Amino acid sequence: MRTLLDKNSKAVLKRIEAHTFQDEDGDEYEGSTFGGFGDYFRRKKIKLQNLDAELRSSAGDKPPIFRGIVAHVNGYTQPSLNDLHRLIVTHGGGFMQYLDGKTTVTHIIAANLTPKKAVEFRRYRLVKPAWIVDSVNAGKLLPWDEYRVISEAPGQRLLGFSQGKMVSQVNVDRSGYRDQMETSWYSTKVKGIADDIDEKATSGTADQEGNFDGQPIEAITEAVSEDADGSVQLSGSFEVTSSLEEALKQAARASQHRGVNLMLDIEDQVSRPAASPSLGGNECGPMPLDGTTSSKAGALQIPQKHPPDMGSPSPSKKAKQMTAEEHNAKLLLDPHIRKSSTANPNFLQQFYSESRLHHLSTWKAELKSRLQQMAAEAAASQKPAKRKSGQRSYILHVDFDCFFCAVSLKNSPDYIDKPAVVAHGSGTGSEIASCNYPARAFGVKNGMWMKQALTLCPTIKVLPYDFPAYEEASKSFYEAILGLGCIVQSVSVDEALVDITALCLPDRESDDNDQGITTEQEKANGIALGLRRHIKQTTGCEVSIGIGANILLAKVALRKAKPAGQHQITPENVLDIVGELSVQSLPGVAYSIGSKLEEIGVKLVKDIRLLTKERLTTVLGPKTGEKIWDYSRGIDKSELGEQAVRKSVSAEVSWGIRFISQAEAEDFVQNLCVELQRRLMEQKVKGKQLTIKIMKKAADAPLNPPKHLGHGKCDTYTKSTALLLATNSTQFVLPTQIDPAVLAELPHDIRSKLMAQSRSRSASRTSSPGILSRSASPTSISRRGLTLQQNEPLPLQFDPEVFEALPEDMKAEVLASYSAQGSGRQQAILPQSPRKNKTRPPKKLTPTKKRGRPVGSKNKKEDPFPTLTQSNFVLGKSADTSVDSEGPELLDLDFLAALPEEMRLEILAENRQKRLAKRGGLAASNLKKRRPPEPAEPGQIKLILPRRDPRPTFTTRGLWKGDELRGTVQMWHTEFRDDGPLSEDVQALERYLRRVVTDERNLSKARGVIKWLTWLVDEDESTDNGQKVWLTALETIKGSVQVAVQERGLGILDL
DNA sequence: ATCCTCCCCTAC
DNA sequence: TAAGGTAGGGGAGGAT
Ligand SMILES: Nc1ccn([C@H]2C[C@H](O)[C@@H](COP(=O)(O)OP(=O)(O)OP(=O)(O)O)O2)c(=O)n1
Ligand SMILES: [Mg+2]
Repeated sequence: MRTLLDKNSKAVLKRIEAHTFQDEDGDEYEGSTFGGFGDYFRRKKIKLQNLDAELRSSAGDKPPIFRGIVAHVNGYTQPSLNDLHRLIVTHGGGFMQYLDGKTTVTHIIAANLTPKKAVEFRRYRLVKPAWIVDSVNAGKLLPWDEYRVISEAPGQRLLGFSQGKMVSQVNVDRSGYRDQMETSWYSTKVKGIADDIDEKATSGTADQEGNFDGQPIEAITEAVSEDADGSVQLSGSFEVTSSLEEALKQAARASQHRGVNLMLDIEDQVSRPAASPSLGGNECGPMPLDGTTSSKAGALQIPQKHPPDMGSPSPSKKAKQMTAEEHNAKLLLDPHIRKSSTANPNFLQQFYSESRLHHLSTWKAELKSRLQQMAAEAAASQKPAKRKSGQRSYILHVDFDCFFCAVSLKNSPDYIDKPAVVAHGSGTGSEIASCNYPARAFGVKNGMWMKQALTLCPTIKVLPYDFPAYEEASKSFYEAILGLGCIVQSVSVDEALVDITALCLPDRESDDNDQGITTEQEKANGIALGLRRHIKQTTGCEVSIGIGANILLAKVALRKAKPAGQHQITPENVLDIVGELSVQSLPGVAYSIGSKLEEIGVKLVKDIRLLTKERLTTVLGPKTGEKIWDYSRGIDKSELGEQAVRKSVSAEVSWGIRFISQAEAEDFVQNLCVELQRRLMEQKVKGKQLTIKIMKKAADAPLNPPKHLGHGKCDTYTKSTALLLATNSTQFVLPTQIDPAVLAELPHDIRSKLMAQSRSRSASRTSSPGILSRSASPTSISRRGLTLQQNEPLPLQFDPEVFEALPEDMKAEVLASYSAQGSGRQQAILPQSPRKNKTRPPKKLTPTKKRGRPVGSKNKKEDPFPTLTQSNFVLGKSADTSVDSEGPELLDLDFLAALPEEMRLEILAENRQKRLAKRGGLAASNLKKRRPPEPAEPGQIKLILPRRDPRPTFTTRGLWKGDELRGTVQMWHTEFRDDGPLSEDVQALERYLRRVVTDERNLSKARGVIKWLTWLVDEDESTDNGQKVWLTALETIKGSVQVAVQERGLGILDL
């Protein structure tokens, strides 16, 4: 999941569906082959030529037989994707590389389809590649019907499971590395400084050079697939965005999920230190940022052994093939596996404590944050910026040689001269984080899987990780570098860029220009040598340094400097040195871009110089093309220094995901949400957009992936929603804690989901201290929470404007959900969710725990997903809300919508069951409200239903397109139906409507909103108390609007 | 043109 | 056994 911090944009949600898949086959890792196939790779190539217009124009005389047709190719085909693309485009057709759900694709070309795909594509005309070829040969468009792809019955899906929950025991052993690092330098430092303000950002980096098996890294996907026997399998991981809960649930359902990722875009509010202009201060004020948070969960597969819950359709059977649940269940019989997978309640924490990539990302973010803060402080005190014009620059790129390996070797000096690698294990799927030079001599590389490394070098020595030691070495490294007093940019824990230009200036004017330059270069070399010696002395490890006039050249020089050396690229050598490099050795150029260049005849960097910049931009895009053109000439326009504020915060896990029950999946998601929330709070940012990604085992992927507890080949689904904002920050506090404002939203969503699911689950813990709890066991949601914290609430406000900004579809969807709710069909809902909990670390907080519910609880709801209905992909959109409070719920809908149909159905079915069981029936619902109970959990709420009902809709009148606005208002009302609205929310609406009247000058809209709310309040007969407060609020609002209308000299509005 | 969303891609 | 995270640049293509 990832959250983006948005700036102010409007939030929009959009949908989703996107599924791409990646394949991982094998253990090959670097496999040269990327499987060679993969849709993904094939498409990549096409992109190369991507210029449909160009192709078309060069096609000249070819008959436009495909005019009006827009095709998309799925799977491997003969002719290839590339060739089909060319044939179609040159003959007048349109081509879509990806199905985005909104573009109109008239035909999908595929040689065959998996049942799952058949379902996905059921709404399209599915044709075989021969249709294209034959039509071209015939010179005319042949009837597609004769080339129809017969799909195997898609049909059935089975559902999965029940919610049997397996309870696992926890053994918490927290011997996590992070726990030991409480006093880490970074942490301490950060704390000390700006006190809390800071923002720490985390960013991660991991190099996977390898990609998993050669595949692109994203392995996380989730997809739903059906087994041949009709059972649905979900595997992969999934991400959830907005409606986390739903997502979670879904995820859980899918026993085949292998990864979950939640991302939240942060809103702008974070407090930022001084760095940027904006809010200065150190406080924690809110800043804008956006971040994203995400979490991923892995998938699991297990077949289910028994039928799931009651009732429902019986599960299945199917003998021969095990369902993913069954498979997972069997796999988890092994206590060791159980301990390292999602079956372990302490999994998240354990995983993160051992994940090198996570540490790398975290360290980088912390460094970035610190350096930014330092830069800001420096800027405040001194401002000079003297930049002499003709001065050459001297940039150092300092980097430890085989960092992890060198540090770990300090504990095993006997292997210094022998091939050694750092990895968690010696099994075939263990990844090599770092290898020493003796190992590299055999061809072993960082990121490679053990299986391949062992074939290259059977005698390799596997060393354990020593994260605290890496952090220590990094600390000494940065202290040495910062000691130079120059601008420093961190690249990683073991790598930094330093602009030593100022230190290279001649002591005084030199008469002889050439001599002066020589002196500068020598000074640079001297500085580098001193730095290397110093670092070697304090850390015991070697660093190499590249020196160049810009970042690109410093990096290129670094390569020549390694190991244990230094190298300076002087102006006269630039072209020769750079020219002989392979294009892939340029920063930012790897498999994809490298392949595109290779297709146009470029192997070496100097070959690039033979191409025009236009040619490059055509093939690679405007930015990339120009950058590569510059690079080939040793030019790099990027400046060292500027540190950007983080834009997103995310959390994801795509390893160890093996769910065997819905409960486990839900727990996992909840934990991931909590983790994300914790990170947001830590950063003091809020998210504006939440993205969830789920990875599901690909239909054709084996139950057992090549890597131990890995995700294997997956399909991924992502969904994102714009969050609204918050409310202000004060607001109600929910019972427990609150979140600071910022996070409120995000967390909120997350919480909601969490809540929904969780209910009370155990609470095992949370991970970090700050976290919190899930307290929420209850589910209630609270939206915003707020505040507690500091006081400062972050200002969030919700902006009604955001709403408006939403896409129509989102709005409509939101409304629909509301309507559904109201109408009664649905079920609805839910619940309350939860709240927020949160707390901040420092203080208070605690998690809440339950109870309290306070008043505030909100509920979430669920959503009906109107869309669910049938298949399709969905397009869900999201809704937003203005008010915020409701926001979360909407999200859920979206989330569901984004999921594969099968998943959705499955989820819905499951929810239905649960609900029945718990409450007696959802069916009961009905009517308006329902409240959720608090104590209970909310269950989800999903409703099945669809339809939007007819409620009075303003929209029909076309007065405002603000469906979303209505949805928001409805949500707001629903949330506070029984307790009455909070005054701040009422005031917010008043302010908004006033603006609508005075600034936007849209009286119809203002009137529409009021009428809608009036209708909602009048309609609600279930609560006396709340209704009174609502009626009072209505009058207040009307009064405000009338005042505004009068100010415009328009008299009195008929309300 | 310009903006926006939804990815892809890259790096460590 | 193994711990496949994460943030930011940017391209494609649709909306405006
Ligand atoms: N796929 C990767 C790449 C890197 N790293 C970690 C381990 C490395 O030690 C550290 C630094 O990465 P470098 O690319 O700098 O590689 P090394 O420092 O190991 O080697 P060198 O810099 O000498 O090439 O990041 C990792 O875990 N997985
Ligand atoms: Mg290094």
